[in-house]
Amino acid sequence: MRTYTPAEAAERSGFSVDTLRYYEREGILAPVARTAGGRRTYSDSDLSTLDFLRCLRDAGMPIERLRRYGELCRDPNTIAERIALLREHAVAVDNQIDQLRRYRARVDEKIAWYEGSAG
Amino acid sequence: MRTYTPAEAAERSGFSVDTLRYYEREGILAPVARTAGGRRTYSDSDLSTLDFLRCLRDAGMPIERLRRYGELCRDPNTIAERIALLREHAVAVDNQIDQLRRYRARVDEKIAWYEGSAG
DNA sequence: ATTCAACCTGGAGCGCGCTCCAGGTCAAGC
DNA sequence: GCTTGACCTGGAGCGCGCTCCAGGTTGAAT
Repeated sequence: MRTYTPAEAAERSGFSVDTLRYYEREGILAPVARTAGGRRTYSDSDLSTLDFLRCLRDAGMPIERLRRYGELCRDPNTIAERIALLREHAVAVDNQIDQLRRYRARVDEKIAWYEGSAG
Repeated sequence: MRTYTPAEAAERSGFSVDTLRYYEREGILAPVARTAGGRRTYSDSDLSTLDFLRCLRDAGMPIERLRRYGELCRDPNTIAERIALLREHAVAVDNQIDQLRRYRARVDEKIAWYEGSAG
């Protein structure tokens, strides 16, 4: 149950300190606890949230959807909506994977063609 | 061996007319033939180039690499370099696919967890 | 007590990849 | 001949997702 400074949170989450502040400002991350002096103290729970947000982000979820997910996570009566949002994103990821495979195949064809015509 | 107006080229390639001009300005696409009056006339060859560029672009190749590929295509003695560039990109696409699969798995886990804890 | 790095805020700036605009030209149809 | 819409150029502007900055505060170490 220890806490983390912004620099530690940045290192562990892979987001920059600036991005952590930005996510909080944007309402993606819930307001983080503070010391008496006003410094942020990230909890283990904040870090695991950030870890999953990073996964969603890197999987191409736009900021706006990320914010929506963050909002839902602050209301305990939204499990169904969260599942729906994640399912939707899973479909988007599947489509992206399929697309990439097709592109990948075309690149291979092109390489083969170059090798045939000049190699 | 017919030619296409900018509007037709845009429709067939899926790029906007503005983007076609932009790609030409940026040296991604070789200078397109013109009518006496200065209007662009895209050839079938331009269109097939655009089609492949679209594939590369949608597969995440940044503009800078796209330009490099475009440049190489204007010099007939660069087949080996083109192959190298495409191979490199193929690896990048493979990595992206792997990453996406991992993210996809985590999203599934999260969904399962939500369903277990609330559904 | 002093230093100094890490932190704070609000707001401006940036890089990418287009996209749009002003002001003018060209050419098909009437 | 005139209209009209697609086209031309150079350059400004935009949306996203951060990233950086100025100017000030905090607090651990010396």
